[in-house]
Amino acid sequence: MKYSVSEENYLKVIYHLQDQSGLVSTTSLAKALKTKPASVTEMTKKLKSKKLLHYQPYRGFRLTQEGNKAALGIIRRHRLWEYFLAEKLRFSWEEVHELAEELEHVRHKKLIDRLDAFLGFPRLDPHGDPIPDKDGQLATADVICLTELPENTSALISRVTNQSFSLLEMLRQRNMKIGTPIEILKRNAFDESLDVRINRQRSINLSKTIAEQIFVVVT
Amino acid sequence: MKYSVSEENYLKVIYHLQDQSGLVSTTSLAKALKTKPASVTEMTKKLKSKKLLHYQPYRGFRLTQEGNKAALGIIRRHRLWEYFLAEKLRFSWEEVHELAEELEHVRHKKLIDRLDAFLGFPRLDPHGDPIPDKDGQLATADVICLTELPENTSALISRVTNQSFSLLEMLRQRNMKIGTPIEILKRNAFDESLDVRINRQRSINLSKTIAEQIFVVVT
DNA sequence: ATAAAATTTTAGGCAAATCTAAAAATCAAA
DNA sequence: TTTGATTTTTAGATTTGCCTAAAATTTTAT
Repeated sequence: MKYSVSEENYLKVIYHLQDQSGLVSTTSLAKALKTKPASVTEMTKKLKSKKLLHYQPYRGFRLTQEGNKAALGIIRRHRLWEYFLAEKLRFSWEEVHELAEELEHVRHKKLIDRLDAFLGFPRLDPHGDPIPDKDGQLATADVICLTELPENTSALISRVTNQSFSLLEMLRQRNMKIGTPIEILKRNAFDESLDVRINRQRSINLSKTIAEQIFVVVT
Repeated sequence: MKYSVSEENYLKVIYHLQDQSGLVSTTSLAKALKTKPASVTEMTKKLKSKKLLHYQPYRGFRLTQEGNKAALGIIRRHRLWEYFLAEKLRFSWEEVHELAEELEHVRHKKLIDRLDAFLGFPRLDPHGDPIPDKDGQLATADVICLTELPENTSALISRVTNQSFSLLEMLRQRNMKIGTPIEILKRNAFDESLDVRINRQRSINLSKTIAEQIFVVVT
């Protein structure tokens, strides 16, 4: 029931990679964890023996139900701390991720549940990512990727799925945050970039790479 | 400047033991850290090489200025988190110590300074222990040990220097907390226990062992 | 279909922090 | 002041998580 910091990091990263692409490879995990493939092979062996992941040699990994539950617990802690850091300690959204990476490993059920209550049971973290509840339930919203939004349709930015400091800083400089109105004016075929209107005023251009990280709800 | 969790624990414990008895022995450190003397010898060797402690083989340890500064930083984090846990998350004073033991090792200067500001720059933690400020300064109050308080002199409980769960729970059950009025009615020569009046009403008996852990300010 | 390229695993090591058992140094008491 | 008890240190292992280099396997491209 209690896992080491290292094991927790593996579980969390596998959970995130899994979201995007069913099976997770040794190399992608190594890259995400900034470690070497050989180390991944060892640790995943251990996690398999603890029944936290399904693992076929030379094929890939997938979390078991048990592993999924553990990962959601870690993500709950991470996102609650992010919310605390942003709302109470006034950190910017590009700063909170790194700090929460450490706080998330303090794992006392009661502490986290009290923190949750203190914060008023928030459902979304500062990046718009859903916070699992006590029982690991995720609130799912009907968001679509900005790249899927039809032209001339009003929407609100609701989630940014990449925690990179430089992306978040860039968005903040452009006044784009969770809840900001956004609308696509034109799709540029050449580089697949988008001309968008922000806050019903400024019109700017977003590269495909950035647009892929932004999720919106149609209003 | 950045120390491992283990090194930090050594520094913190040495700081506390030093307070009571100038030089710290290998055995006492081992006991306090729940480890073996052999392990202490190794780690203290390392801390000495980092110039964090003065250390004479077979004699004992004492923190250097550098080591003292590091210890105060750790204690600052610990006590600020304790204050947070008690004031904001409503944990009882016997619960906060253990939780803060983990939170204290998240060491980002900015995080701690923001937390300090969020809490309103508290000067005392829930046990009445002073919280070092940004620069490691400790507010010193003119407290005396309850055992030194003259008879029939009004005082306020201002500090409890032992974090043991059972002591704190015991005090809470007797309605003794920081700020509670207290007065010695009688010293019992036989077992050195004290008859004291709490809150200007209830009169109870305190063993010498307990009285030694309680500090008061005369009013 | 097979050779080259890429991925994954194994083998053997390393560093940190711990342990036990035994040796060395110090202290204490007759 | 010498001997026995206590404390401290050394020596050698263990565990965790990582590493590099080399071997095994799978994939890809001709």
